[in-house]
Amino acid sequence: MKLSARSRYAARLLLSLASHESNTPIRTAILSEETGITIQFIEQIIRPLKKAGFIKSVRGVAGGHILDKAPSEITLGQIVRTMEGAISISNCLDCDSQCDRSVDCKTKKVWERASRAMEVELDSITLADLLDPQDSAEA
Amino acid sequence: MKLSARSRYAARLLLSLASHESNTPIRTAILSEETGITIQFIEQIIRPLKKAGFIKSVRGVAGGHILDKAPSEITLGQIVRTMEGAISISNCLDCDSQCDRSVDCKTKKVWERASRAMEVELDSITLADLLDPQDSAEA
DNA sequence: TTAATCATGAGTAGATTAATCGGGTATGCG
DNA sequence: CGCATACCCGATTAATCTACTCATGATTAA
Repeated sequence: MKLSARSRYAARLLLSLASHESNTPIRTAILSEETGITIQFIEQIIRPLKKAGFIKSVRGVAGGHILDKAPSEITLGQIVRTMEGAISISNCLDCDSQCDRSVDCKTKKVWERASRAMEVELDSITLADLLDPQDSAEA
Repeated sequence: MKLSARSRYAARLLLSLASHESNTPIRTAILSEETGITIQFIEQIIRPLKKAGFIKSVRGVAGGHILDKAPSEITLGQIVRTMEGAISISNCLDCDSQCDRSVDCKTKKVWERASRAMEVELDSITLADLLDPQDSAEA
């Protein structure tokens, strides 16, 4: 029931980008220092984040990465969905489930409810909330 | 972010046991038929469930397994905790985390909140709720 | 004593994952 | 142009994890 490192790292990376107020691109090497993730792994994690429109990149000298959305418009739920595909704790909930007992599966409904509760919580938190020094007022 | 098969199967098995009203032990072979899980894997999954006090077993002829608690007193949260160790979507939340950035880790708090939301939901559902033919009134 | 049934530690094949590698491509500067 | 900087990306690997099986032992009732 653990998130992949990709999801956790994606959150770290986007948060790191969001914490740079300037509008200049941040190099991968800098992100690596700030997050403790290797440069090459960062490159791999950034790919889907770009495709999803969270990050814009600039090539060449003085290039780097920069947020393409306001931190207040990026929820943790969006990030996790981008990296994991879907927020669900059982495969039988993803796309068209192949489980032959799914028609009236009692336990399936439980996993569905639990997944949904988690998703609602993740969707209620934005990067901007995390930047705010106040320690999560509603936690 | 998926549950292990062990957790899902444990829920199936306990629900299967709960659905037998009689007080006679149910053989592993029967459980296997009802749940679609191999006998040997069931035996493995039942071990922690016995240790946790959900199931009592009777050896020998006419032996089998039987619930040792009322279905209304077994929550899905308890089942998942028994099988997974803890309900958390990030290792950095389990026991004493070894992550050196955990002191003031912003993202850690997010995973904490999401895990907690899921746990609350799972703890609110009992086996008795699932037995009830009414389709989860509050879902 | 025999058949039924649960108990358990060890083992295995396959999948998944985190991370690396080795190259490629765009950009700016002199 | 030629070179340095920096991002881009498909393929691969090493390690871990997981679902599941095996072989054998222990208990009970008839």
